[in-house]
Amino acid sequence: MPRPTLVDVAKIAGVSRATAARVLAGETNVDVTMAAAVEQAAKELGYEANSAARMLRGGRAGAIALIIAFNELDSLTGTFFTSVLKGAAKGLYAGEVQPILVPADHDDGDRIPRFLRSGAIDGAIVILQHEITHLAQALIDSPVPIAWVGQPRIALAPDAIVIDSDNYGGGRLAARALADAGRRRLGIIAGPNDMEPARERIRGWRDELARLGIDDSPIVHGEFTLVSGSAAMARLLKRYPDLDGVFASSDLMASGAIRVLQAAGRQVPSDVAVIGFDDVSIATTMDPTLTTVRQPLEDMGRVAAETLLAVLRGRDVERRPILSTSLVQRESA
Amino acid sequence: MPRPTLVDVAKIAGVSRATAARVLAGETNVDVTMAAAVEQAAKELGYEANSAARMLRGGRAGAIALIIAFNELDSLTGTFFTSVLKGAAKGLYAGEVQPILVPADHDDGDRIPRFLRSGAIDGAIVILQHEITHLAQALIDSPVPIAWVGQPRIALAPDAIVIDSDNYGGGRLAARALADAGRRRLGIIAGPNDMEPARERIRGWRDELARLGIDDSPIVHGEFTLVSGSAAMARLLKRYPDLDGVFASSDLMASGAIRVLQAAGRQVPSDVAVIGFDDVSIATTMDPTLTTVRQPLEDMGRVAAETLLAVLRGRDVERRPILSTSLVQRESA
DNA sequence: GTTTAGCCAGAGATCGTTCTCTCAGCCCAG
DNA sequence: CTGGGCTGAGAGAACGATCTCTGGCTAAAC
Repeated sequence: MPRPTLVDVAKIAGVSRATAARVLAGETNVDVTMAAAVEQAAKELGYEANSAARMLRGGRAGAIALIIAFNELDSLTGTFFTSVLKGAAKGLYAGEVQPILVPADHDDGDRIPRFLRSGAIDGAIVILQHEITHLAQALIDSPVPIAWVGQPRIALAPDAIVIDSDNYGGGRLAARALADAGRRRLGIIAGPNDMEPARERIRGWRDELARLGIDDSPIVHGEFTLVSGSAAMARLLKRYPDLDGVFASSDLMASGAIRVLQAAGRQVPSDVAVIGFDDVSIATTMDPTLTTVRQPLEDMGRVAAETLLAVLRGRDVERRPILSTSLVQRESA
Repeated sequence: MPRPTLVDVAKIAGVSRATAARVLAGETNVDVTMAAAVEQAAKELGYEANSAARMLRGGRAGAIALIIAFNELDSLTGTFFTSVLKGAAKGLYAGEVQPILVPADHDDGDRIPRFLRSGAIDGAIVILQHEITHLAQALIDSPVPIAWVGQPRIALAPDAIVIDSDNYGGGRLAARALADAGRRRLGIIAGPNDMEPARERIRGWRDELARLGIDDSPIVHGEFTLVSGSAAMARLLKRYPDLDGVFASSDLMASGAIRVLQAAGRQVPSDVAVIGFDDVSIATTMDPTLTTVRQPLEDMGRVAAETLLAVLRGRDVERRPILSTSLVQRESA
């Protein structure tokens, strides 16, 4: 039983395929009797327009690629990816566009550009955190528009679509929160220095501390992972055993840091207060639960989808939205 | 600048489009000079076959839907989904098929069936854990083949594709492991009784206990979530304060259970040994780390993809593969 | 009553690829 | 030298929806 086509519907309804198409496209200037007959026939056959034919004729694919590092997908870090992924997929779904998953962490460097040229998609959303520079490079001269979630390291065209959260403001929030809790001997476990968001968090942190009259505070670097957070905390503690507040610029690093603090006999938050960054699910499941700077990850995904769709539909929108971060108060600070 | 078509390539190469098509399809019976000219022209133009036209002509979409409950995606439980998702997406990618994400937890009940009828996909992989029965019902008379990851509650056709892990064997593994550790006063925190995998785990657990000469052991039920695990553990502990081993049939419930045990002053594993089920990432990040029965989640996704593709390509394969579970020894038992 | 305007249905063309059919040319054999 | 077989290139059709254009019919106006 082959899939019913528009011609089948038209035949049963006793009209031409043009008329059937008009009815199904919702056009009003069609005789009501005919329209009813078409509707009836379509329902009866379970007719659904063939998407390939529509695509070919219409020039639009009705699909958007979600380019994401699969290997990050199910790690705990992955809560970052899954949140953004979820937001983006929901946003696309709401826009009646199909999200197509494309793995970014694969050898075959030419496959993604080829896919972009195949006309199978109208645009792409790139969720690269630990980014793969050569891929970003391969994507900048894409034939279809791309929305970046998070700043890639490479330079983008001025009209590029970039969705980011307010990392600078988040750094300031963390500093203020610790200061408000009466902490003065503060340290930061920052991310890698070659990542823009990591640098912005440091900058916000320092600016706010300066404003508060705290002029120097130690800085150590981690890699946004749990173990790197533990290692960084150990270094920090060795150099500044008397600190009473730590800002770890990811929840995962905060989790690693807290374990080291507890193992060293420090109570969290009474001896040392800890603030994380991200607000992924581990923040609520650890003990103590983590006070953290929330990035609206799902919103970032959703905004990426909405912005990209708006651009595709020719609407004039803000191409570099920055979503605000906020402090989520829990037990650790 | 419109996308280059086959005609453009043919024109530059000085051949007909049929010849160009033959070359690009890798057919050998083409004059080598012409073939070289075509290759050259295609490369020069950055030509990539239009997927819509190919789809329309070929009848195949080259895409598979991944139907998944988005709302589960970024919860901790979600590590189940993301692992399967990752495996499935990788498997499809390897098969040169595009994975299209389709949210299962949406109101519009007719949208997914309509999508399946649109010809945009050749098949679907359904990852429903906390399942949405009406959706499963809507999917059973799908025009395209469907691979189910995990047994749905509804009855499926005998030739349905179902990928599952050995829940029965896993239950037995848990029982044996606790018994081997010298535990005899055992209890189980099972899943909901109306879920097939949950029942199978109980059956395996009981059979193995019987074989070991342990004839009755208490059973309580949870909902596979952390909080339900805590609540179930509290009930279990109240009724059987002297137990020394617990099998929680999900890692999340095990995590909740361990917290309750610790709060009640029981050391894990010295006073009470705990075994989980799944081996998702929380198992390695909790303290103590969790001994658990591993489900090969990523493999299940991959096998789902491979089986579905094999069926689509007309190959004769096992349609109900059962992947074996294994014990992962860590600290909690 | 006739002419014109307007509305609406249907025929045709189009999107780009792939498959089939036809035909031209060449080689070998009779 | 001619006919048959084979190789390989090109023309045409098909996939199915949608858009344009044309033509017929009706209604209204003069």
